[in-house]
Formats: sequence, C-alpha cells, structure tokens
Amino acid sequence: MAPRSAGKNAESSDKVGVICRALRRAIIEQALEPGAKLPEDSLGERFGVSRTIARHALGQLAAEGLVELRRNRIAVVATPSWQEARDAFDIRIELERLVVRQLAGKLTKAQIATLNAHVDAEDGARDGTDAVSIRLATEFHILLAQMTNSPILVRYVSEVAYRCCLTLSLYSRPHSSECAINEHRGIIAALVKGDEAKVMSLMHSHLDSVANRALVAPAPQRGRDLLDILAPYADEGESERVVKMPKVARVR
Amino acid sequence: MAPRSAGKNAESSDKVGVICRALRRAIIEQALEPGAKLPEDSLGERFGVSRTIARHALGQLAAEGLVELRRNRIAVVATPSWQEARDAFDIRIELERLVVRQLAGKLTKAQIATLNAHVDAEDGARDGTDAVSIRLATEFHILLAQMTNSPILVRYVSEVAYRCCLTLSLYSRPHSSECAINEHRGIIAALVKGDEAKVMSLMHSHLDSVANRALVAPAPQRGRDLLDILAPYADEGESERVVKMPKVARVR
DNA sequence: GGCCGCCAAACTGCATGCAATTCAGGCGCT
DNA sequence: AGCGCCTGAATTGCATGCAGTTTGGCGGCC
Repeated sequence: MAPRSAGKNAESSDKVGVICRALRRAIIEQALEPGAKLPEDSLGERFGVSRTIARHALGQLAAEGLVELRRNRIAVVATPSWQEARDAFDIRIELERLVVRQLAGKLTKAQIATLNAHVDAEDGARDGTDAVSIRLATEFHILLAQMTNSPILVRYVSEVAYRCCLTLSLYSRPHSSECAINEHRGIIAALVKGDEAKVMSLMHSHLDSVANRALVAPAPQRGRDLLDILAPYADEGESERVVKMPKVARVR
Repeated sequence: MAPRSAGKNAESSDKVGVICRALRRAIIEQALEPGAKLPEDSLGERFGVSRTIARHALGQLAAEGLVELRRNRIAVVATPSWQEARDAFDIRIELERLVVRQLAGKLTKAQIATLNAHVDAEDGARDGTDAVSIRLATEFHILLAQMTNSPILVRYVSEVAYRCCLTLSLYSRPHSSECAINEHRGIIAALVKGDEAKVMSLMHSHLDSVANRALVAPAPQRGRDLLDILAPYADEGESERVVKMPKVARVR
C-alpha cells in the first residue's frame, strides 16, 4: 500500500528515496549550503535509519552531482566550479529545447491548466523567500519535462536543473524572479500556440538570461576551496600574511 | 596507493567502482543480456566483496539506467522499451551535437591522433565480435565527450550512449559497423576543419542512421516482459493457446 | 609566543547477521 | 492428469559491529 509514486525509479526503494528527496529539497532551497557537511550517522539519526541507508542515499545524490563524496571523508554538498556551472547551463539549454520542441502544440487542456497554476504559484511566492522562488522556478521546468512522458528526459532535466539551482545559490546575487515568471508565461503561450521554433528560441533565451544573471563573472567569490581562491594572491601578497599550506601539492 | 583515476567521481570509491565498470562493460558487450539476473551475493562472491558493496554498485548502475531495481526482487539488466530507446537517441543527438559544437576546430594534434587511433582500432576489430565493435563505436563517442573537459557532459553522454548500446542489443539486427566507421572518420575530418554547422549535422545524421538501423519498427521482438509482448495477441489469438496469467492485473 | 608532532575522538569502509519477502517445487485436491 | 495451495530455500532490506583513516586539539619543543 505504497502511498503513491513507488515508481520504477531506483531511489524510490523507500527510505533511501525519502532521504534523497528531503536532501535534494534542502539543498535547492539552500537550507544546506554548498560545502555543508553531511555525516552519515547524523543523517541516519535524523531520518531514523542506519548509516547503511544514509550512505546509499548519499551515493545516489553524488551520482546526481548534488553531493561530493571523497573517500574516508565526510560527504559535503557539492560546490560546482564556475566552469561546471557554465557547462550545466549549456547542457540544460539543449535538453530543455528538446523538451519544448516535443511539447509544442501537443499540450492537453489539463496540462496547460497545471502549468498556469504553477506559474500563479510562483507569482504568489514573490514575497516569500528567494529560496522558495528559486525552487518553484526550477520545478516549472521539471514539470515541463514530465509532460514529455520521457523518463530519461525527466531525469536529466531534473538533475541538471538542480545543479543549476546549486550554482545559483553560489554565484548569483539576491535574485530577481519577476522576469523569469513572465518568461515562463511566454513559454506556455508559445507552447499552446504550437510554434516550435518560437518556443525553442524563447526557452533558449530564457535559460540564457538566467545563466547570465547568475554567472556574470567567472569569479567564484564564495566558491570553491579557499585554497583555489587564494592561489592568485599567494604570489605577491606577502605584505599581508602567508597562508599555511597543510601539505604539499594537491593532486588536483 | 590507488592505481590511478580515483577521481572526483562518486563511484570510483574503489571496489564499488570496479564492480560498476565491470558490469557496465559486460552489459554493453552483451555478455549480460537485458533481463539477466544480478543477485547481490553472486556479484559479491564473484568480485570478492560483501553484498553491501555489490548492492551499492547495483544502485549506481540503476541510477544510470543500466539496471532495474525492484524492491525485494533480484536486480536485472535493464530492458528499455522501444519508446525509451527512441527517447534516449533523441537526447543523445542533442548532447553529442553540443559536444562537437564545442570541439569544432579546437582539437589539439594529440587529440586528433587519439581519435584516429581509436577509429583504426574500430577498423581492426571488424572481424571480431559484434559486441566489441559496438563497444568500440560507443567508446568513440565517449572519447569525444571527454575531450570537451566537461565532466557533466561526459557523464551524460556516457550514460545515454550506454543505454543506446543496450537497446541496440535488444532491437538491432546483426549490426553493420562499416558505415559507422566511415562516418566517424568524416566527423573527425569535419572537427579538424572546424566547420561547426557541418560537424553538427554530420553527427546528427550519424546518430540518426544508427538509431534508424536499430529501431526500424516499434516492435520489441525479443524485448520486454513476455506479457507485454503477448498483450496484443491476448485479445483475438485464442486459436493458438492461452497464456497463463499468474495473478491479475499487473500494476503497470 | 609560535610551530610541530602526537593522541583520542569522529567518521567512513566494509562484512556479517537477522527479519521479511519472494520464488519454486512438491503435495493434495478435483 | 490438471490446477492451486503451501512450505522451504533463496534472496533482499536493513542494522550493527569492527577495523582503518581522517580530524582537530593538546602538550612539548624551539
């Protein structure tokens, strides 16, 4: 008597799926910032399962790129580099163009209603947290992907959208969601109208503008490893103070 | 003293990675046909690890779509439906167009040599098994993806290429690799020449032809669940013989 | 005072054990 | 003989335990 879903997805095996979904959501809502530690026991304790399960969940999330898993080290929320973020957006653009291409002119009335309702929800959440707006905006895209009825496409779009979310929380400024909402409405309209070329280019420019709003400069201000950030300063900035290097050259 | 790699990938944690790679290879070389059972302890025994590790590896492969994991049931090699195969190819086309777009005119001499060497290897393996040719052909595409230096892109192209491999073994006839090899050479040439549009359209038609060679008719001859195959016959084909239905309606 | 090395606590890597579920074959019934 | 139920073997789901590695903090030394 599984409540719902219980689909064919690997992770919905039960407890693992619950943990994955919870963590995913926490991550994209920035309750867990990039770099946050995720010790297995803490997770297990929090969700009432053993480390085995928590570990498995972390493995899944690592496969999705939301979590970084280093051997013998505490798992942390992934911290994508600027380049990775750029790559993710590039891929996302192609995938979502495919989505809307498949969807143009083929939406049912119910689907259109669902989409409009979602955008209304985005609208309603404008005074809420940035985190919630970002999540809703992301979910809009996932919703679109789901309407293609292609599980593979859904999975890839979801993954890459989550990754983009992550980078948004790293590199983006306070975030202005208004334009995004309007762009969403425009995409729906073009989808209904059935103009493939139009909706593809709309989606392209929409994602492009989101990316550009986020990835203005290739300067990971808060990002990365602290060592990488300070590397350029290490050569000449001796007047300040020297940074202690724990060992020698890092492998990468 | 990890031999090599040990990269940032989740699965290279060691033993899990070994098992994943081995199974992946076995699957795409059709040593393990779709539907083949993968019991945890057999795997564990075979690779000299405990069920825990084997289980984890199966989880990773399931996340990649190569393995189907049903609760309380033995894991099996995935058996993509015809539609899923079609979707995979659609996605693959977009992703690989992105790959060659990024690569056009930017290949180093060493990379070009690597690619040519690989195609030569494909050529040399023409009298070998079909399985090996298919694997080599797939690896050519993965090689290309790796040259983009975009880990995300590599992962997605790899995954989707493996999935396509899987469907090839399901729906394809004996396979003729010659044309594919020539098409690979053509792609290399266009990449070197640096003609973005040309190489994108080449890649598109290459993958399209591979897909069409494989997915001629939406008729999963060997595929699926035996029940699904017989479903269309169940209505009118009583003159033959009736298939025993184990229970009642399957959930899906 | 600052730096280095050592040690205990924390955490992961992995195997094993037990309960729950599925699967397959045999038995009895019709 | 055919069909279905029922029981035991096989297999998964999950927790726990032990060994090895990392972490960070304390004391000693310069």
